[in-house]
Amino acid sequence: MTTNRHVPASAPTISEVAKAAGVGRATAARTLGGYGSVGAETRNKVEAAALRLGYQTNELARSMSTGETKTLGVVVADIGNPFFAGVVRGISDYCENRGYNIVVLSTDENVAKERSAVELLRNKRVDGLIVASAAIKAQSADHISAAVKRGTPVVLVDRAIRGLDFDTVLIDNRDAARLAVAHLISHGHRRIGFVWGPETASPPVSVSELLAAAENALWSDGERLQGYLAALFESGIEFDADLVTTTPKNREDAERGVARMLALPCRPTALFATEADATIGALNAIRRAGLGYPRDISLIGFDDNPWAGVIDPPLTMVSQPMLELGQRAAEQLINRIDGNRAEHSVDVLSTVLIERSSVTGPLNAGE
Amino acid sequence: MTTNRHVPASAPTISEVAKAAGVGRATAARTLGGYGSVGAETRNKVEAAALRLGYQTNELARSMSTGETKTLGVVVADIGNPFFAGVVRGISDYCENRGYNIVVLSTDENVAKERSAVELLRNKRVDGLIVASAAIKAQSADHISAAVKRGTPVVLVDRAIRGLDFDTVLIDNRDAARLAVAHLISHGHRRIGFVWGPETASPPVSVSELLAAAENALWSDGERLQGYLAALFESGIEFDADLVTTTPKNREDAERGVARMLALPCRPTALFATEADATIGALNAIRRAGLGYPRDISLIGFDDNPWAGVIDPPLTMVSQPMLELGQRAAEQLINRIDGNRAEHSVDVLSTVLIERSSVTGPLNAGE
DNA sequence: CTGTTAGCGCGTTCAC
DNA sequence: GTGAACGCGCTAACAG
Repeated sequence: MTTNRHVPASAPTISEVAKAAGVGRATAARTLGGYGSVGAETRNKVEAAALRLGYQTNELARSMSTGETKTLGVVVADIGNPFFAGVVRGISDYCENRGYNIVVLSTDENVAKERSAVELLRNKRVDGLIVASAAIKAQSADHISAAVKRGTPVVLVDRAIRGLDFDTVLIDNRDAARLAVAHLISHGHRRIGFVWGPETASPPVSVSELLAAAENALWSDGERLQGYLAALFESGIEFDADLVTTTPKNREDAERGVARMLALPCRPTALFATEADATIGALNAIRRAGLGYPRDISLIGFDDNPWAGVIDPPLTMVSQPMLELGQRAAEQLINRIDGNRAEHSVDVLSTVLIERSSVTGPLNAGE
Repeated sequence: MTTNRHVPASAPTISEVAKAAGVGRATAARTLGGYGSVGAETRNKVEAAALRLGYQTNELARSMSTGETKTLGVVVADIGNPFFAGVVRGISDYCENRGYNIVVLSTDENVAKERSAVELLRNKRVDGLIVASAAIKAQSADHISAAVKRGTPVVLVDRAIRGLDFDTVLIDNRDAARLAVAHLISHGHRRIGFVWGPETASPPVSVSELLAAAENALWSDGERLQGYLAALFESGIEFDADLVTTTPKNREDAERGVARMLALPCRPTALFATEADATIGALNAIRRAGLGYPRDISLIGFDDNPWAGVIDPPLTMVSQPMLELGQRAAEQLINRIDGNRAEHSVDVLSTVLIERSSVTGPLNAGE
């Protein structure tokens, strides 16, 4: 009497099912795998045996011989961040319909981590990659080009990489910013602060210097800054270097940057924050300065969410289609995997400016 | 001259490396796989060849023969939800340190989807499963017990399953609720509304009826309700069925439920919302009723987040350790996979009541 | 220390 | 319509 207690009976293989059904393994494989043709009677025998033994196909072995894993690799900065979580949800939903799964890795905006994430995923033989890259320029993105060159399709999401032409799904960063700032200008504002400017050692003094710095920022950040400058330019408003933060990208530093602006002899009458944390930082700074919005200062934030609507007064926000961003990226990638190749495509989704109550004219503003 | 343009050279195998290095495949495998022992000179030859050919180990094949995928399956209600996104981030971080990866699936609180997710993951031969189950009781969780029975370790996160003893990582739901409500009571409140009560056809009229309904709710929801009732009981406050919502679990219905309470002849002087969406719904209802907090009604919400601190007045909230929840779950699971088995353990993490400014005495309240 | 050989479980020719 | 045999790339046990 063998006492193999706690030794879980390893899952039945297809050969075991074949034996139990009294047929050859190939026949069993055909009926269970749903390919080739099998006699009705044989099919029944096999299916009965499979059911009885509780057969489940081993996807690993299947992938081994078919060469496809039905799995996509997803590389983002931080899966805990609501924005990326939304994008991933979009990817995940679309994948479900097409029979794919995803394995997600976070990089914390660290290119080295991104590089090893991509490598790992390729070694796992994912069928394709969706990455929101931290790479600023082509030369730091060799891991991406290597992947596509060696046959792993890649689509970039949320951020393009300067100097690289790949399938990409983006939002209209520049226009979103331009429109938001134009909205402020249309309300009469001319001194408009920009929160989440490029992080620089010494504060940039000229527009060209600022644009150069933007070139070394993440794609989305750079684009939004350009949109801000474009809006000013279009209205003939002179750029003031004091009205752009150059602090590190986190809530506390954003708050510090805004606090500095608010302490200016001639402070801004409106603020445009280009990230969720920038928005919260700005809100904190406004309160700490003893000011109120929109009374003392108007405010537009980025990344709309339910809280922006319940806060008092409700915030005017730029809303990004996170789910759709992910969905489209997955769609584009899977189509390419399926061989429906097309020229490399860039998909640009629109944001929406949700007007609530944080913007008024500058009339009441201090000074 | 063969024109195999665009046919990406398939990744070099270990045999090719072996041949290129002039050694047997096993030797190459040993040096590249980092096991067994190899002569210094041979090792160099192999490594050089591997580097030259750009060899990368095929994890699929490796998993095939080792029987482990170094991959964990994660099943949650919605990866797009900030709470689960945080938990997943915690899992992901811990996994990275132990050399594991995760594939994440969302179920939308649908047990059928959960069942097939678990099945799929097992077919992919994940080494273990972390699941925030939608199953209320043991009988609807056979997919979980089947998994552990057949040798796939499982740890439950955020929710236990009634009648099932598995490794679990939870927060102190009942205490969190009890303390929050006690906090309200200590400020003098006696009519305290509970938002996110069990969804029932006909409103429950007695405590026992309510408790019965709680038994058919998600673990966390049921526990929080029990904590609420316990706090009332401890202070000798009589339960009023009118003060518990029985609406479906979403923001709009929560708002509707609160609106009903606020329209009561003798409305509550305080509210306890046990979910992020419940909190937002409550906030909306309060505003729509033309009331203000904490002046007209005190409020404690659940799932602290940055916005709760910038909203005006800042909200007193229960804060959950999302990252740690995920971390501990991953730790427990990987330890079990590594064979450091122990008796089934239940890990309960503490929440924190973050006091801000949404709670005062009921003195000013209507009535 | 090294090379040979046998699987892992499944898909896929190829004869029967 | 059916079954035998081979290959995917790697690890592992066994000789040498």
